Amino acid sequence: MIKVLVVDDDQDLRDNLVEVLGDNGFSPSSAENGEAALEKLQADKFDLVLLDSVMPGMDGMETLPLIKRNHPKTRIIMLTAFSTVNSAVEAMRSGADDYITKPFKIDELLVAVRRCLEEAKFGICEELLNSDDMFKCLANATRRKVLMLLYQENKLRFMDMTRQLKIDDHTKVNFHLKILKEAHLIEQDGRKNYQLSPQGKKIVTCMSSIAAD
Amino acid sequence: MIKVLVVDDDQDLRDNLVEVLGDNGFSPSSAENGEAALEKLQADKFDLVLLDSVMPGMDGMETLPLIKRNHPKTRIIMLTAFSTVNSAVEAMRSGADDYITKPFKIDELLVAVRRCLEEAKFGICEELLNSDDMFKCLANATRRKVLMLLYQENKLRFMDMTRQLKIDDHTKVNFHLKILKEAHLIEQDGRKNYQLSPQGKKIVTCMSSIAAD
DNA sequence: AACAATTGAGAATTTTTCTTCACAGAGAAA
DNA sequence: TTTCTCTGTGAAGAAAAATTCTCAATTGTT
Repeated sequence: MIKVLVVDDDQDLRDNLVEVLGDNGFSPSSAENGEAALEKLQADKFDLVLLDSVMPGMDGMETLPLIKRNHPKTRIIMLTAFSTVNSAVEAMRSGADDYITKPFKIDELLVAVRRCLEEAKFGICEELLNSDDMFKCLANATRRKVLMLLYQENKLRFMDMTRQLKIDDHTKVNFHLKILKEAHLIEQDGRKNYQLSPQGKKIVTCMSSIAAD
Repeated sequence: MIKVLVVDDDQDLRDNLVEVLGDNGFSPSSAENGEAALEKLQADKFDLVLLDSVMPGMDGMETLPLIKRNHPKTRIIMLTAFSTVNSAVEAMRSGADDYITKPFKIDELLVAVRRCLEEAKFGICEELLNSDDMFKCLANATRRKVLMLLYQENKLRFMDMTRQLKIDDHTKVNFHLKILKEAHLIEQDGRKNYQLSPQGKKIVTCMSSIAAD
């Protein structure tokens, strides 16, 4: 379910948008200013934010960079009054994915929303294609075993690892460790202990959700 | 953070357990009966449920199979009065991972909790190792491109796909499609349209979260 | 029939993986 | 100190696997 956050101080507009978005298969929430929006974004993960540029309290132009910084994958569409189109351009520069001038027709908005999300879809795929090393790495059962060992044990030294893996030729283990290191899935601390890198950890947990049920 | 849900009608016990679990690095919530528990499980994802077998309203024995069905990866430890040990055995059969007889020492519980989660960790790894075909599949850039295309376009026929991929040798595409089919990441409908399998979809979305930020 | 779409089989090629050899440091034992 | 064993790392060729390419067959459309 695609989650959209509507941020606008006008309650009528907010309610209206939430209803329309709901009818169109999205899962909408709303907030009436920047602070509230940031809180909601903290608590939950949204795919898209519709952000009014002018609001009492923290306004959209202020909020925009904060959202982008903490939630880089979240898409943002600015809602700007016609008179402030110039600032819309500025908004695009600081990370908005699109903008719409008020007043707008609801269809206009939906089109922008859908286009925006389509582009995001494409972005995902780009990333998917560029992480070749990682996937090559994961293709080998021995290497996956290493990852899982490190996931369970946190830290291990070279020889302990080869013993646990029950591989008698230690140079073979070394071969795979080198590949894992080059793909940045594991790292070594000062005392030569091997451990999962942050990236590596992400992968292990992510994998588990794939293999599930 | 490991999330644990305590389900018991005794408020004192509930509060006590929540406190202890919190002190021991878990992230606990509580519910006072089966219905409430199911709601919480719906809203949020828990790693482990401590489930009292005897409660007013929907009791633990009733709740157990419902939890297991909708959240198969969530581990469950039953809390049973000594007098109902027999039903504990039954509980194990319907999917509980362990049980503890009341009254219990808090350490006893923590041991069971930790063991249970350790086993879960191991389970993840098992799955990771057994899905070899899938990883082999993902190791190839062309095949990942196919997945992403199908993710974007939903359905595609053979020749349209080869054109979009800009691969002039169609037999090459065919080769990879066969492999994807064998790994059950894509499927074909009656009109020979290729599309992502449920498994395939899961992978694409999961991958995107790895590549993130 | 004519033509495009779709699939398969196997040889040729490229990548990965395995194996063997070589080397260096650390600490224990003689 | 010297010798020995265990640890940790690198590199190159052989073996195995994956990928590409070539030829061919089958199916569906116009």
